[in-house]
Amino acid sequence: MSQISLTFPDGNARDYPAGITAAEVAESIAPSLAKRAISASLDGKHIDLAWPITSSGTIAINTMKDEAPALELIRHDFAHIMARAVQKLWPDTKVTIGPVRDFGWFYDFDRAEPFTPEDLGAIEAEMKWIIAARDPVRTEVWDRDRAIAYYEDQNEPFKLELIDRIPEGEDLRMYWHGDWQDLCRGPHLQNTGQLPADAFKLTHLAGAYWLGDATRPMLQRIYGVAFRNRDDLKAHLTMLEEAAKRDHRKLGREMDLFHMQEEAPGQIFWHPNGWNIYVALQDYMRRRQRAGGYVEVNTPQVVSRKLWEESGHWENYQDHMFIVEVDEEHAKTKTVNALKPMNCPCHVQIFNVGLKSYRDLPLRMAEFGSCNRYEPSGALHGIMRVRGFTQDDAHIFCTENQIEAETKRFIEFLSAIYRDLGFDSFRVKFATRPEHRAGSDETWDKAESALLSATRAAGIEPEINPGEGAFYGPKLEFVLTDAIGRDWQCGTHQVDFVLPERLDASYIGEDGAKHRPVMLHRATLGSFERFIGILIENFAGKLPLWLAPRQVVVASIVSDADDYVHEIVAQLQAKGIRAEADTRNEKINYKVREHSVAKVPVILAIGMKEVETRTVSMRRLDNQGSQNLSLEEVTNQLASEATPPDLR
RNA sequence: GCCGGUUUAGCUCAGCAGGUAGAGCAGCUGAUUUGUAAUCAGAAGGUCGCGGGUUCGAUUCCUGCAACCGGCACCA
Repeated sequence: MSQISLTFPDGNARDYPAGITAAEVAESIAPSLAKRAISASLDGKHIDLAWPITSSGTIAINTMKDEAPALELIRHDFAHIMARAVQKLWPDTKVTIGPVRDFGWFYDFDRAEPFTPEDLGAIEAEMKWIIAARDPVRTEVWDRDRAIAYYEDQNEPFKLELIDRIPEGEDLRMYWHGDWQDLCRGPHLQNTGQLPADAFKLTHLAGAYWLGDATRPMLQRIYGVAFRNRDDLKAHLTMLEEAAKRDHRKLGREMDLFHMQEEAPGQIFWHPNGWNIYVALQDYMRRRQRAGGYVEVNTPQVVSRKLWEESGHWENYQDHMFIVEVDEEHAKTKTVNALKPMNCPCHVQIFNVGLKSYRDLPLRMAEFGSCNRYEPSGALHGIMRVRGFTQDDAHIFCTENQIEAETKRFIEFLSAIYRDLGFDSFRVKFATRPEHRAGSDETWDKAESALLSATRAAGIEPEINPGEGAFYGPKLEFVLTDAIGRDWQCGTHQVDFVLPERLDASYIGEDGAKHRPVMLHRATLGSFERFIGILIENFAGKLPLWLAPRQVVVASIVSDADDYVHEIVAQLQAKGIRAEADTRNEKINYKVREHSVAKVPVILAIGMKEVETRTVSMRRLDNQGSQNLSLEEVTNQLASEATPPDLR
């Protein structure tokens, strides 16, 4: 048998016969290591201790101390033993797939009877028995026919379909946890007793389409989380509890920002407090856009179906548009309109009025555009995914060779704004051509390569999001996460060669001939609604002073201080600060607590001492203790702090 | 839209197996003038999400719908 050479993390290399397993390699180093070994990394690839190694490379033996491989194995083995437990309890259940994910795993099952939340306890108990049994894990490579025959015999149709999707010639690897078997890439641990019985929890049930395809059957998914030890699990559960306190829906109620109700699902009733945030943010964006070379426009809400047919949106999104039909008494035909679901076709209408010259380009046309989309009921989520929203939208009409500079310019524009709003880092995804699209392949080639190279020119290497582009062009997605780690697309930047063609936009070039402009669709915040939701969660409601809905409460300690309280409020308001008086007949402790719970950043407590010395006692949110300052000082300090970042 | 769950006072939640509902906080009234995260007392507050059915009787059981929550699918 031929020899291979394996290099260890310390740089030493040793020769072994080809086909040796990682377990044997560990044994050759030290029996104690072999005992603790759980898997190995071969040239960076995570491999099972039981797999034969056939070629030279660098190898590291993993133990439970190596967090990443340990967690991957633990979670993956948990997925298997959960499936085993489920089939033990309900033998008619069909298994499908069960990948590792986030802090745990999920496994999708097909079963006529739905699982109930109570079932989770029974499954957990069964899993603990499997762990206690310390059943060995073993693995074999099977040929396709044998695997197919096996699953036909077991009546596991989903596994058969999976095999069908594995390319010919690729190994089919089988794993057994005790006598329970699954088709699986591996790697895995060596026995079920290695799993920490006190460090896992089945968290929730959900429906999920087979293969993520809405035309395929809906399966039942069970999610679990697992860690290396009980403390890590507890820390994770505590983290989730803390995150739930930052939920914008909860804070929206507690801070009296907005509400939603059954009569207008997916639409927001902004209360005075919430609207303060909205307006502060919009004022800021308006100034930023002016400084950034945009012109602002405004376009109609109710627009004839004709325009949406021309743009292609009718064909693609009709079912998701609010249709407005008007029966005019004397009209022969009923007119069909749609509430504007997006602004681009309207902006092209403005562009198309009069002749445009190459000298007008790039023309950056911005609108705080109110849009309405009939989103599927299941998609709605607080103020993050709604049916009525306002985009900070703009379309840049430019030439092909301006794409790169404009893209770079926008990325810088967005980065500066995100930094001001507390997001120093964010994810950027590059979404490529979808299956269902407008425009030729050549156009798409051009648009994708222009956008990608411009992004790289701005110093960003985006994650690729294949097939997720808009129907008219590829897009960059700027993604932020909410309190519990869900991703939300906020900013976007899209290259579009299709709409200018469809809506016949043109400009006169240097050569005196008509040319098609390119359209760049871009939004910085995305929508005010979603972005405010993200802001609330990221700051846990404690927004920076310039965005805080209620900035200062001036609270009296005794009613003899009321006059001075009102004087302070007036002086702060004169400086543009959102200040209010609290002269209710309550103890100062009560007032401090109430306004702290409401996340008011600054409380000024006023008693007779302050009245006599013309000072104020300033208390910051989450800061016990207070500071005694002159009225002048406090006014100036707060006024400067409440100045939006772009005006400082 | 799909799967599962939930819906009781302004908010957070009780309400065992069908006999027209309770608490805390908030709000209201009164007392209290108070020094940095809840002062005391009193009165009041609900067509139990909406519609249909079963029943002598439904908040409770069945059913349809709606909204919301967790996922999936969707996201111009």
